[in-house]
Amino acid sequence: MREVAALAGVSAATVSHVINGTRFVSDEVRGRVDDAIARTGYVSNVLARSLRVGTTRTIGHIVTDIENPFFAEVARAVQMDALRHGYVTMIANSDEDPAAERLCVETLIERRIDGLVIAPCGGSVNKSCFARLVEARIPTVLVNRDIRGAGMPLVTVDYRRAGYDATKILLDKGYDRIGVVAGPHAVSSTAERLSGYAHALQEREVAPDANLIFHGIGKVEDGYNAGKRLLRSASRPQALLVFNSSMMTGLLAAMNEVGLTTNDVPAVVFQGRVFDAVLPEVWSVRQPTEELGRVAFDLLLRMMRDGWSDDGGPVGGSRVSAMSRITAVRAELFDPKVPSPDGRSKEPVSGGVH
Amino acid sequence: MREVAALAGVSAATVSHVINGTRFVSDEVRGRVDDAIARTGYVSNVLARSLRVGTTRTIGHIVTDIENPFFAEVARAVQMDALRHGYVTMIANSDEDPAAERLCVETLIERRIDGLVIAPCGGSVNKSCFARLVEARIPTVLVNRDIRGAGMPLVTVDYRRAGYDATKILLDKGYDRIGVVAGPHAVSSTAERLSGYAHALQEREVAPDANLIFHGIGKVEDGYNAGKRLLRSASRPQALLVFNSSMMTGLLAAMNEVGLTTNDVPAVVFQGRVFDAVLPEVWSVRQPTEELGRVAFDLLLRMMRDGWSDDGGPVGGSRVSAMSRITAVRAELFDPKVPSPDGRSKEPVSGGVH
DNA sequence: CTGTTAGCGCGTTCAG
DNA sequence: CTGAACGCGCTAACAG
Repeated sequence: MREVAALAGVSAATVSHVINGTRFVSDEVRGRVDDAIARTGYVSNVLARSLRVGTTRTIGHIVTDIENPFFAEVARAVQMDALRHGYVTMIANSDEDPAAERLCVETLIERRIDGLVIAPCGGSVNKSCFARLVEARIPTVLVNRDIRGAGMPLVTVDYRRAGYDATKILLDKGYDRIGVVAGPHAVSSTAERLSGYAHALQEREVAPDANLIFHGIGKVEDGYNAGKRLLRSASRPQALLVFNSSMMTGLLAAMNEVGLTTNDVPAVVFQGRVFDAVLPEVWSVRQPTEELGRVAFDLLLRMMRDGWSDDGGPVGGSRVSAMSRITAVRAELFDPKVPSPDGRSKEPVSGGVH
Repeated sequence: MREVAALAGVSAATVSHVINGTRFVSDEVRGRVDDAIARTGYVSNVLARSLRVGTTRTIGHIVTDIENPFFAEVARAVQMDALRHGYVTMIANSDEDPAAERLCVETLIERRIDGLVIAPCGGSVNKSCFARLVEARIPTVLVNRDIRGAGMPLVTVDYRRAGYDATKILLDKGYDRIGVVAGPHAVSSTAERLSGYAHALQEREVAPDANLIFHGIGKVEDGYNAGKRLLRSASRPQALLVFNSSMMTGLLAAMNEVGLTTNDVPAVVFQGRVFDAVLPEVWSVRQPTEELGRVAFDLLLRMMRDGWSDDGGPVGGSRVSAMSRITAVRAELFDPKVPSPDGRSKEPVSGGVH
């Protein structure tokens, strides 16, 4: 910067003002400065600026598994939207492990992020670490999973309704014994989908059966194990609800082994777009990941701009005073029976282990 | 920091040395400092440190599509390995768009990254932007795709061999007319796989047919369009080589529409683990993504540590003098005919549109 | 063994 | 309309 200033025959202050447009500079001087910048290939030091200004224009984004297409899509949306607004995103993986999550949060706080979008891992193990976030006054929004008592805004899918609707699809087709390949107990999205499932059963006066529910952490092996357990039993389910596509993959491998197809055991898969176009009697529920990410970032942006009230959510004048802590988006159903280029129909359902 | 120093009754310098272990501090003083740090909740300002030290312990990672499982897996490996070594990763999406790629690179340079791992987008459009990287002396390693004349080290899969082996699987089963659902012309991994394909055909004295090759950019729609074009023609291929799993999904939708299954048209899919366990007559070639990411970061780490020679690759004493610019890893074949929990066999092939 | 000083590169008063 | 001086928080060189 000094170099540029010298070359343009002005002071460093003027260079700064030219760059930031922060006060009037005569056209002639501005010209000389711009020229010098171009000639020097000067790029202003963001570190020094951040140090001075106290803001990094960097946000953090912690997910439990970037390899999960669901989170990959959310991450992509967050990242793109952030970039459009001049923010850079640091994506980190917690791997569904509280210790790793803590490390991620610490690291990001240390890096002085301006805000955080996080899909927390199950349980409320990491209370202290979330406490540090509020203590450091770092605006934070939760995506997809709630944390009881964290007092942070949440952007999510209406999973209870999604679970309800998905179950009803199968009930309407005449299946009563519906098995579930679910995610971890402690994760709110799992709990809510199960609650919707239970509600749908109850409406039809179908007695719930705990043996029909399998909990995994969402990996391929979990689906395989679920298949081995659920399909082998004497009274095997007539149909299945599968909470993500990785587990569906494992499930299909298990079905292969015992000589079953989805004609024998129809299924509804959350975020299972890969399957619904290809396999008979398979439907999928799509969560609008792009919207989830975008909404989350926009909320964060408002919090970063307008400040942050401790009861969660952006503080503000009357304009946003009625905002609830939870923003939920709806999901859609893909029906393979009406094939189209991407194998989906327009028939909407609501919301979709993530 | 001053606060901590005051509380402990020492100077700022001592606090710094306690934190960094950069010179001997008496146990008593160290105790007082640690105590003050704990009491204050002080977290040292990485920005100021970076400004002083000239290094950010941050690396960039640019991929063409984070939603592509292949890149997600590579990114994860890079990120995890980097974290283990105290580096934070900024992941950015170029979206297969040279302009976006340029923006990513500029942004990351501005952020003063210490190094970069990049899967460049096709073509050599962005020469100038890569020039800026060498100009700024930012160690860079390419993953998965080469750039002619960039003089940067490349970590990749042996795609030529992978293409050759994948083709031979089908030839050995007696199929001569093999269609290809490929990636963009300009991408080296596509070109190399096609070269392996051509080589395998030539060995069997099968005449190549340009009408059998379809180029897409790797999306679901591309696979669908490929299916419409290749399968509808009078002389349709007996079998298919599909360059990634998204295109396979689209292809299957197209097959569905025309009433074909993979029994009619067998296929080998690159990185198609989702399919091989589930569909008959489908094999997949897996690229070792985790290894790719790890090897790339390790190489980058050496470059950041030991300096960087202009002919590409880390400079060094005799120890690494014989290192070639290209590091290639081998891929494996998954055979669904020997099902196991994750539906793979041990039969290896070598290395998948990315 | 520890304290003092100077400067990394910027943005921002305050004088002119 | 522009320049000089200060400080953001930290580390490295030097002094004791």
